[in-house]
Amino acid sequence: MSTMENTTKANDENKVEKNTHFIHQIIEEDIRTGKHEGRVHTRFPPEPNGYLHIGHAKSICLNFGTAEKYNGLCNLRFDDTNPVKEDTEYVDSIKEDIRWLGFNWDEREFYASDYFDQIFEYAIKLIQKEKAYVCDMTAEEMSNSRGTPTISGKESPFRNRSVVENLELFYAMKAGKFHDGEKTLRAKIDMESPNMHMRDPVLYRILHAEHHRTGNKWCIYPMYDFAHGQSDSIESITHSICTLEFEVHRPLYEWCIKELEIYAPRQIEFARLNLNYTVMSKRKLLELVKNNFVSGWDDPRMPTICGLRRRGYTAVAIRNFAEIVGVAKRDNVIDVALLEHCVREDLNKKAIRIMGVMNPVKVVIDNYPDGQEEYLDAVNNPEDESAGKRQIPFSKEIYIEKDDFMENPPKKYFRLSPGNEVRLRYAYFIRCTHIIKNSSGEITEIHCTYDPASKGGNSPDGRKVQSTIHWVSVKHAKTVEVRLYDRLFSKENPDENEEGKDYKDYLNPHSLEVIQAYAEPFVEVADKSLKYQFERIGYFCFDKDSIANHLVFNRTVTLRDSYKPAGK
RNA sequence: UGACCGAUGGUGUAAUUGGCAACACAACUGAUUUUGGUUCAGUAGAGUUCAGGUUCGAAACCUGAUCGGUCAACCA
Repeated sequence: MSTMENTTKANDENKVEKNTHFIHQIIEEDIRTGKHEGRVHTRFPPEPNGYLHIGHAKSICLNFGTAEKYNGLCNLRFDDTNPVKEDTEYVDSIKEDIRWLGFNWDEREFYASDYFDQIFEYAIKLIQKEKAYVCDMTAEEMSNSRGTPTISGKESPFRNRSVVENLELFYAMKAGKFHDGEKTLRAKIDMESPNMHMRDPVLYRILHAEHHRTGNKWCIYPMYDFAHGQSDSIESITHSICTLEFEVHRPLYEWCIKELEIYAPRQIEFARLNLNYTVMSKRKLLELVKNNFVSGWDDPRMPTICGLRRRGYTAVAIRNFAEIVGVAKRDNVIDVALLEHCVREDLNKKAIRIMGVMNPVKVVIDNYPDGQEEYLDAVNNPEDESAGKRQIPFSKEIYIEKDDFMENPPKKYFRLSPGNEVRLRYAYFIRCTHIIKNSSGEITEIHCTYDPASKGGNSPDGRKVQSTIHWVSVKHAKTVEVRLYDRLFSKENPDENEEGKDYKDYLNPHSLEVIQAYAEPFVEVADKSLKYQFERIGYFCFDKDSIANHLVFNRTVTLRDSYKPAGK
């Protein structure tokens, strides 16, 4: 019976259980009713004007994941309709990040700019249908006449130009006869609409700017609202999934499709991801980079995908996180602890265990022969036998963590203290006999005796110790740089600021601590592309700054620590 | 005050679509453990924003209120 249960359990664990949320319910209903002949086709549409962050990861997982789940397709489409903000640098980084997350778009890489000719024709059609007109108002005039959410707007004096005149002017706009801002093409909808986006929105604006893909072919560019739905339509997208702020755009999205009489995809909105102790807006992230609060977009403290990657996060962890947080329409703030849980879960299975001392204090084993050294067996990963074993050098003098010794230990302190015996992992039992301090009272040496019979970590007499601590042989220790990262902000919601302050005032001054640590010699031959756990400390990865004689480790996340000093 | 959207333990997401609120994270016990890790077992914590209504029965449906979000770029 227990065998049955185990089998069932194991099978369940292997399945990455996909949550069925409201979007999938809509899709399943569409499949059931035969809409789009049961086809499912999504798209991920980033604007190439910045780096992707964990919030985009959620959207990527949703769009690509949905396509996978329903045997459909997902297009990668760059929403590049604003040349002054966009650049190929960003399209490259976006592609790298999506690929790293493990999604594939094969031949389905698109650009809204690919459709500029078609979208221009759409505009012509609207003009011919008397549903669009060229407007001469300045941005300011237009803003003034638009009204407010509670006060309806006023119609443009150019609203009733003839089709012929509109056509003529629009072609002139395209031909570069006007300066930036001089004219726009506007939809003729309803200046009294309670929805601001329906008050004759701008469809095309004049921008004498070089586009990263179309060069100088165009000097007029479609607005988001006149490009997005049409692009979806052209690509036969079935479900156009976007974030909540586009909810009020949906009537316009649908208006364009309807007036153009083209294939109609369905726009569905969901709540974007928010994480506590960080900021997510592109503007703020950019500001952090520009003002050197962080080292760059891939600073391991950044919530960017490249930052998380450099920090040591795995794609599996992020995808799993995206799955766990779910998809809904209510505003949310996810606890970073959940993200951290997801990496730990993955890294626990993958990370090679190594020994390293971050904050050393020397231990001298008085009864260990001078000059002797030996190599002890250690398992590389207790969670994965196939990871194999390695040997660690041991000698008379070792470093242990300062935290692992207390001269006057509180009640439940199990580690080394005067008279107490502990196990050195994979080595011996040692007992503290005395300590040596310097003139200022700091402990400089801890003296111990070891039990030669306890080699490997077990005493033949069966006696137990309450604690096992890690160590590094002084003689064999390799000095490495370790970057201890912590959350970027010390406030849960840096955006919610008190008077006269802004999010930057809540930057955590201790978000990065760089230390020199001692590690076992194995680090010098370790595969730099793998993940590691410094035993009892946390998960780490090699930073790209590592060079032959200067290894650099980034702390991805600490291990969970259930030790609570008495009184706390 | 206009339109649209939302409201379920500390956090996030569920609830066979009207049948006595579940899962995960976080917290806390205990067991196991050569990582105070892992694993395992368990505890606590919401009666579903509020008020009415429909119903044998409401987290779900209706009405109203309250609170929160989004929208007034020639950004996306």
